[in-house]
Amino acid sequence: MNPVQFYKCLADETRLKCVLLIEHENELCVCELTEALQEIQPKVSRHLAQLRQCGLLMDRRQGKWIFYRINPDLPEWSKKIITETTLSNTVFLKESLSKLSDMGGRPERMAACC
Amino acid sequence: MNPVQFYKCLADETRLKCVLLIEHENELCVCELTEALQEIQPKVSRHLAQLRQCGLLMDRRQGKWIFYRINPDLPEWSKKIITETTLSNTVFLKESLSKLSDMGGRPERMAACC
DNA sequence: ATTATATATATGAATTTTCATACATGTAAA
DNA sequence: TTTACATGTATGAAAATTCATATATATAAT
Repeated sequence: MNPVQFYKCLADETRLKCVLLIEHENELCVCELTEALQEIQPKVSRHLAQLRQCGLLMDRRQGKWIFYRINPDLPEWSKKIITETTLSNTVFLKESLSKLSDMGGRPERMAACC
Repeated sequence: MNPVQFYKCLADETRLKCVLLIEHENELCVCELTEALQEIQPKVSRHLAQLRQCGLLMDRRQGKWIFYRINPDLPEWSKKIITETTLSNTVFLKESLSKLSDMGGRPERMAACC
């Protein structure tokens, strides 16, 4: 992962919030992110696709939902940066996290494996 | 420092190399960066101005040179990220560092203070 | 089982906005 | 006046946004 490409991924409010929210929550589906960010679905979906194509995120389908998580194969330095940024910018995520916890009808998670 | 703004600063090859080279060398002037990056002076200067305006870099004049360094007042998390990125991406800087050490007639530093 | 409908997500295409680059020129110091 | 650096302005390219629509799964009705 080229560092410029990595930082381009984080250099957009929607994308950065997606990544940090996913890091914070371990796994989120598109509709949860759409609600948390109060953005329209195609906008969120496009940014997620971009993050997946760059290798920053992975996705899995469960029923009608598609869950995104941080790609565990990312280089250590970039994983460290995502963690550090999440921990040090709680204010930046505050509103979205609150929208997320107020959200009704969230999909139930099944274990990703086993 | 808003994290989106911070990452926008790093999301360009010229700017990221400037920041990491300065981190690596502690302090560099515009002509040194111009030589290291093999870019034209106005291009480098523009990006440095942007990084200064965002608070990522500081500058000081010494004679006809202007030296840039990492702003010591940056939040800890962002300083940590700059350090981590520099240490983990030596290949990304290799060429520029070699151009820099091959450069003749580099300005002599005076102590920044005292 | 088939059909119809609803929900979740992705994507083609058009538009708008942002960003980087380059040239020319200006300022400041030696 | 030469060297080092900054900046106004134009321009092209990339990126973000949006609408409309497509796909895929689930659910309900017949």
